Amino acid sequence: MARIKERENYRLRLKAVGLRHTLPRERILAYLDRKNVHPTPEELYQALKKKGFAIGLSTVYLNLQVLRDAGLLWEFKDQKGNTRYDGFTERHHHLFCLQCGRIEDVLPRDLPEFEAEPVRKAIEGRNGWFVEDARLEMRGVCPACQ
Amino acid sequence: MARIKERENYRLRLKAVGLRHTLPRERILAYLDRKNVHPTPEELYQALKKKGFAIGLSTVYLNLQVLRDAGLLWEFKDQKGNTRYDGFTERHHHLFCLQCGRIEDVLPRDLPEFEAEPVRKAIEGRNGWFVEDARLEMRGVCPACQ
DNA sequence: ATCATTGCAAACTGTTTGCATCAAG
DNA sequence: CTTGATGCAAACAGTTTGCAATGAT
Repeated sequence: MARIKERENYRLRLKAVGLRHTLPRERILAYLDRKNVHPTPEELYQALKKKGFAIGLSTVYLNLQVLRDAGLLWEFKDQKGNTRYDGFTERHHHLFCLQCGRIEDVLPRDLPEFEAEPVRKAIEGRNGWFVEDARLEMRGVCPACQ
Repeated sequence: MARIKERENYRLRLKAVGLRHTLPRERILAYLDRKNVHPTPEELYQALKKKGFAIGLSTVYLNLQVLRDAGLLWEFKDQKGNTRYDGFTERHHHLFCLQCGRIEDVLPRDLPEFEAEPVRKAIEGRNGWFVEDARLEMRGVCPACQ
């Protein structure tokens, strides 16, 4: 029942952006539908296989891009340059652990000390750029590694 | 004369970090010794060849890493995931142009609207991380592209 | 029935490595 | 003279593409 509702949820989310509902897409979205999960394509592929799902690596690559283009996923590079995907698409910042590679999300509302607006305005006024997005990248050591 | 002084300058900078002075290293450093230059290894290789310098691509790759490890260069990824190098090693932010790919440096002192310290403190207090570095990544459209 | 999607295998691109030669100290 | 650096060619890893089979609408 909950299973059926979930599936309906993915069907709707995909339809909303003009994409067909397929099993690979549902599984990719479902896997990324948690916070602080930021796998590489290979990691995601392995994780889905481990769950017993048959899926091709190129399908994973392809759909990560399709879903990213549709705005359903975020893509970014970690400090080693690996491509990572994030199912959490609200604007947010990232904390990178230099020790273990862990990546933690930080929501703007959880970091009132940083205000994007004044920064955007300042850059637009002084540098003449149009600034679409100002994001923080923080490097350090996570609690577990200290 | 100025040429000799320059060479001496590179010799000293390299010696200071325990590296031998070689022609490839001097040329790589010299090329990156300007602001707002952020080439990929391939671009740097082509640029040096165009200047008539004989150099191997693997030497470029190798030395970019050696110099980066020595702290003489900065390495980062652009929005397309290409590895880029920056001879300007003071902490600073980057502006990425979504249109033409241009990358502009923004010095902390030119952006007083962003204060790294309160942000670091906040993350350390609330998330329990040790934060070594908080950098801004801004995406937008540069003046030339508007 | 139609057309998008899948997934294998092959191709491609950026990067690294092995190794013989060469140059710096 | 000794040791590290160079640079070619070969290997490698992550990603993309061609294409026939499959699945969604």
